[in-house]
Amino acid sequence: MAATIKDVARLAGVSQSSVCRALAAPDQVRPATRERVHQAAAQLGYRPNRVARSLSTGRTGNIGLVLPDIANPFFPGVVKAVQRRAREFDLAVLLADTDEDPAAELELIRTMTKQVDGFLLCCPRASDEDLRSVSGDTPVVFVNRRVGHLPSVSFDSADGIRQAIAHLAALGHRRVAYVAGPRSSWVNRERLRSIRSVATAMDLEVVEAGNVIPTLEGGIAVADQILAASVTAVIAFNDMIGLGLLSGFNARGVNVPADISVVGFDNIPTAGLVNPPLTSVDMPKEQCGRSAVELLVQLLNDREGRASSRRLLPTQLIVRGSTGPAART
Amino acid sequence: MAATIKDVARLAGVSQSSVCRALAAPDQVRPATRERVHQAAAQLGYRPNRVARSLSTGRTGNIGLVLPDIANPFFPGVVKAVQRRAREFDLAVLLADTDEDPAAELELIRTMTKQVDGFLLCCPRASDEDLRSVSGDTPVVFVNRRVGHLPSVSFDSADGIRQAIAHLAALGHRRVAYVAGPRSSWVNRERLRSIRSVATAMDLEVVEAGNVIPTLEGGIAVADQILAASVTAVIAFNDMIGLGLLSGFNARGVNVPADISVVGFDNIPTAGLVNPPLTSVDMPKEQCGRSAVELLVQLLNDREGRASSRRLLPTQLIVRGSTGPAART
DNA sequence: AAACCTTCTGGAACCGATTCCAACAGTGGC
DNA sequence: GCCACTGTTGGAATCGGTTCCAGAAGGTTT
Repeated sequence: MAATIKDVARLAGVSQSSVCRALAAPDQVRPATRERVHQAAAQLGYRPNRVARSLSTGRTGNIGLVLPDIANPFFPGVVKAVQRRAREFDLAVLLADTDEDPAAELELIRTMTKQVDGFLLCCPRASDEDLRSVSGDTPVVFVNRRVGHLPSVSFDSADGIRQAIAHLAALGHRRVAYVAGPRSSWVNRERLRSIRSVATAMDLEVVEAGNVIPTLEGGIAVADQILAASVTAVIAFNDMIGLGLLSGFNARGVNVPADISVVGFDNIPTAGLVNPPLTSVDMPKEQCGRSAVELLVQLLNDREGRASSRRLLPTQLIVRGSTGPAART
Repeated sequence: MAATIKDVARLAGVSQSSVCRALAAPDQVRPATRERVHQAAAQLGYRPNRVARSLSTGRTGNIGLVLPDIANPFFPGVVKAVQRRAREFDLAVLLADTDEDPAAELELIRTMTKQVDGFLLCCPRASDEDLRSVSGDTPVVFVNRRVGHLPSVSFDSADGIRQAIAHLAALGHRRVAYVAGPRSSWVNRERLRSIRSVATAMDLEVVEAGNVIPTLEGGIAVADQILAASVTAVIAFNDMIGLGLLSGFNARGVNVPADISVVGFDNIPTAGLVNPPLTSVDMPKEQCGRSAVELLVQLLNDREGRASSRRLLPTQLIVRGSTGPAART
């Protein structure tokens, strides 16, 4: 059996309360006592029971990280950063993968609520109202999504789109396709809005291709439709779709970028490895994870201050081999 | 404030104990009482506090998943499966990423011990003794590693190597390089041992190239050394190194597979996307995650039975474009 | 020397569930 | 009509910490 606070108290010849104070609030206890307690604790290898502590303090020391699909290569970078930063605040990370199912998102959140001090929620599918209600119960930082003025960390994808379109325009492209992601995805709606307004502003014609599941297969499946649209470039909702397009084009003997240029979003690690390497809008994933934890910790320490706690991270177009001068039509 | 068991008891006009029983052991309570309790609970939206439950039962309902690097594309598939299967057993997953640091592995485990009922440990770097000691304290299933006869889920990489080498031999390769991974990695030692014995058995000459960090950069860096070794094929410790080799060869104008064949391990999603696609030994990652959870649950329910609880998962060579007939030398 | 203050300490309540034990009612057997 | 038994219930202890409160010990001020 592991040593409890009682064992330490007995060995040190003091009361439980003193042990507790010696460890938690060292300046409230006489140095001599403190020393005895520390020695006893060390001797027994005492580690406070976090569960018991949680029960009395109401704090669990856990944060919940909810995301739609850890197998999506966008997330591991975020998760890693969250994990590392959380550890620095002595917080453990409870992971929940919702399999892109909005009902599962809510259910998992409800289940975990009592076990965590706060949430980092990356729930692209859940409705705003549902998310608001969660945020009312528990401290929440939204990741890669904005919900009203609630705390969030998101990416400036409008600017990323601006960079991408400016890049294509500079290469002489006048008519561009956009492959939309899942209709229910917040990011998809956001990107769609941006792309329309930027395209108008830059006087570029945009053809929207149907909503596609954001996987390789989705990209492959939509390749024909893009080719039929007689565009010289295509912007994909994310890199997985972009890679699928590359693969689909390749299978049909269409040359990238000579015949058509491709731009993706997220800049996942694989983007730079394929041939031609995929031009993509980079999202600073590590910074996202770090910032999200920091915001949440701030929220945990101070229940107010929510107003100002939104962070918009910069995006950056990474130009690679999949984009080139517009093909003559 | 959230409703507690007392609130439910008051509303239903029964004692706490009855509420508890009505919810946990319905057959020990009269149907009428049970009904009243259920109604009261529903009316208040009562959810038992898991922390409090943990304190009295000694069970947390959490399992700890420790792994070296979630950004390694091998892991997301495993994590996802773990997560899903754990949820089916009503277990939450605490994730810890150790950043490939053996000291961190141990420290994180110690920290989490009180918060979890058991561990899934993917600790390639920690020593056998340390892991044994952890296993003495808490139920543990080792993932992608075997430690004595302790419960584990691992891959039959010896057979994978056999398949890879047979494939190369059939293509006429006689002299093959092996790029080793981190010296301290258990999997690396395992693969090295297998490759030596298989090579001897099949009368193939194997040149071992230095230990390399298992990343793209590691693979790129070792490309020159491989070219200097005058081999017709190279087997990489894992796909990241394999992809690095492809990239390095490509940069030097070496043609794959005409000039040299490349085989990787893990069959990460990217392997099939590059050009040429990478031949790789597939590890069934989802099955690994599922089996690991099942083994752990079994272990939690029955403290004995450890002896027989080791699972060896089959591997399978996926032949793609990066391997071809041996170049004439 | 008395009054007062500060610093330190121990006892006990508390967090919210689970579970052991005793008490009780109702049933059936004799 | 009494006893034993089963089925149901409430009271209270328990898990292992944290924290409030009261009191002891020691020092300072008048």
